[in-house]
Amino acid sequence: MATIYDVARQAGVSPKTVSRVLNRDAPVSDKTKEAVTLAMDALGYVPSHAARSIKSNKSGLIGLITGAISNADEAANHAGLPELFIVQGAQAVIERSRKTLLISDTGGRLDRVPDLVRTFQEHRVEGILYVADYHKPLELTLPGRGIPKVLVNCFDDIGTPAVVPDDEGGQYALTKAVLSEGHRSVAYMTLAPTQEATKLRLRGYRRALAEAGIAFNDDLVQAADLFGSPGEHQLIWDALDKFFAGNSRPTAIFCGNDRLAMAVYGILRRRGISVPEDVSVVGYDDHRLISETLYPALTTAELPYSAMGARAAQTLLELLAGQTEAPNAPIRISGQIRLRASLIAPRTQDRDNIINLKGRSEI
Amino acid sequence: MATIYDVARQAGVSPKTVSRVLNRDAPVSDKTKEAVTLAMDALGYVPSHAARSIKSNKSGLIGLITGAISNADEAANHAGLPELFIVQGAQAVIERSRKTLLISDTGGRLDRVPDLVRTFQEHRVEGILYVADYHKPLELTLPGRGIPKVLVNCFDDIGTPAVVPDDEGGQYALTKAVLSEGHRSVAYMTLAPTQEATKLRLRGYRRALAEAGIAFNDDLVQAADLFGSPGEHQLIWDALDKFFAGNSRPTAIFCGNDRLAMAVYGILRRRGISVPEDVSVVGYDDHRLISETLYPALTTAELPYSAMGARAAQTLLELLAGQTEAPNAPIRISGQIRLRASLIAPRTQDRDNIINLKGRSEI
DNA sequence: ATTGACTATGACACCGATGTCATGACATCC
DNA sequence: GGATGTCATGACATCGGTGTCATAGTCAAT
Repeated sequence: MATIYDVARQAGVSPKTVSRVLNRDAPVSDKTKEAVTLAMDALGYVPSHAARSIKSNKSGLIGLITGAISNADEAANHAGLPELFIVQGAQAVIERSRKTLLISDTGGRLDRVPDLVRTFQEHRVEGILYVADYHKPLELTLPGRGIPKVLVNCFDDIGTPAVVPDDEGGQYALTKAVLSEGHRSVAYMTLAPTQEATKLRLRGYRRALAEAGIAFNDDLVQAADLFGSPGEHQLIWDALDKFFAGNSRPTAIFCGNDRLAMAVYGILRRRGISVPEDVSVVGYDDHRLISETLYPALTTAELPYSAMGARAAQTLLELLAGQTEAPNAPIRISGQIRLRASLIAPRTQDRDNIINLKGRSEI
Repeated sequence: MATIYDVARQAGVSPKTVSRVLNRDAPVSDKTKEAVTLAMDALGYVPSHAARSIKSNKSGLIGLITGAISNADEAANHAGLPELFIVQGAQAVIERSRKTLLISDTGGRLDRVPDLVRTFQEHRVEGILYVADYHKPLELTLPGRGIPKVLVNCFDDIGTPAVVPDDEGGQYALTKAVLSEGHRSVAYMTLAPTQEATKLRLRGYRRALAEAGIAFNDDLVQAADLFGSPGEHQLIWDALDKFFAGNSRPTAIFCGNDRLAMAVYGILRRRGISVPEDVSVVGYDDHRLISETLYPALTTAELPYSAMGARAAQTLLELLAGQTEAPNAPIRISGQIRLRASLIAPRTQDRDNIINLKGRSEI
């Protein structure tokens, strides 16, 4: 690979002058400039990032750690929206700021994080983004003292800046949307109860019910998350059984994510229950591959991964520029509600029955 | 950030000795080694990749260009398996060889490729992987003369090494699997006819039919690919109409990908047709998020993206090491057939009817 | 004509590593 | 005991750029 010295020799000038042409940081006569440009083209010269960064002590690199890439194959044990969307949002912002994103992958193994950070340090990254696969507390202490960091989709208790989804607000808005259609008995098939998202969203669900004056019914909340294992479909059958066994037969069902909703579609139909005529189904994530393709298309709440990635990157860049103080609480990002065909108003007789609350046999 | 000089001063030795401790390339007394190690820890010293690479003229970097990251949000106009799985396969291999993968994203805009390659050149990448979002001819001439490259999921006509899926073989195997269940009238709802995959897979489909002595029936092949647009569901309705209108009512339906199969599930059921009792449904891709979650679970052919990425990375590394000549034809990677609940043997009366081939009204 | 301001350019040092070569202290061998 | 070899270490140059400073030339103002 040609160096600045080769270009200088070819153009008959000093390396420093070539540098000036490259960086436009000092006047160079048109004639010289042209000779240099010609020489650069002839030699296919591209300046060396390494040489520059060693001198300037700035790498222009931002490191990003994720499990997205490897996890993708394990189909994500949680199988919500892939973290990849977060990476995408971050990438766009980083690139616009003329820095380069160095993406590293844990391969699903947290114990590899120190190695990855070490590699980042060798490359003298200016900041680090750490992306979790779903909303959760950070499971480890990040090494790399002194390097600014922003957590995405996770948070810790030592004040590291963090960007997380507004799960409570999302489920609250989603529930309000369903209630405003006239539904009064709304079941909720959640993800694992230990998940941060489940706790927060349940809070939003209850808040919306309370505001509408509807009593919370414990029987209408069932967990059914067990990705990929053959037992999951059974879990969903069971949850649906419980929903429809009680007196307050639901006219709409929330699902912890769109994937769960996809399975629910199939099972409901197998049981002779039509979506949305007999029961409305609502997901979470707006995983468009699913939500737009399912028939009928799925009403769901956007999990704003792309926006979260963008916001995290932006926060990191501002920290690097010294423009901001680190935020003292996680930044919560809200998503849109996507109304699609799977949600319609409940049948009138259903409403009546709900009001009577008795004398109903299983469908 | 501490430098090797800081460490040397702290340990009371020369920088060169610190270098020797780092690289273990010359004997150092135990006492000195310990002093140096202590100093490195105390200062949190990490060697500078830039300084090393400038001296050694080796970057240890491999560049990868993809649209996966940004495309993901556009939900991939084709919406097959995300290229991301290719990246994952490549990442694993590259990392094992102790090199670092530099991932860049086109953001879906091909005209940005030259910029990305330029950035790669500044970083002095040793090789480049170019990943296409689906099997297709390469749409541009890659810049970066002299840098070894391997194409993944695409190919050109100037002999650049390439790794592609074995579409013909995949559909052939899938068709044989369906025929061996006893099906004799098998419809095929394809992706866009212009797509490489469609052409190749049709070839495999026809070959399997021919070998089984079944005449190819043009009415049983319909294209229905139009991702995300609201018109797609209508397209699928129409295709199904045509399948079921003719005399040779199919007992199994191939879909161009798993996403299409997902939509077909919903529409078939809406029409009162049960999967798999009335008709078997088969996808392509083994997009596990879909294939394992759908109810009933989907029979499909694996699109071996991860293996393709791995193979491409391995090929590139071998080229760099001078171990191999560039292959003179694209390397075709085969995937597994995944048999799941959506495929069962056809009803006996269906077989009989097929044999009679007449007097059948629409279902 | 002299001065000062400005333009265009080059010499040289330096960034943080490592390769080359030199050197001093011992150990080994005939 | 002197020649030779090995070990442990350091001085110095070098990689490919850029920052600092110096210098020569041009032009307008005094």
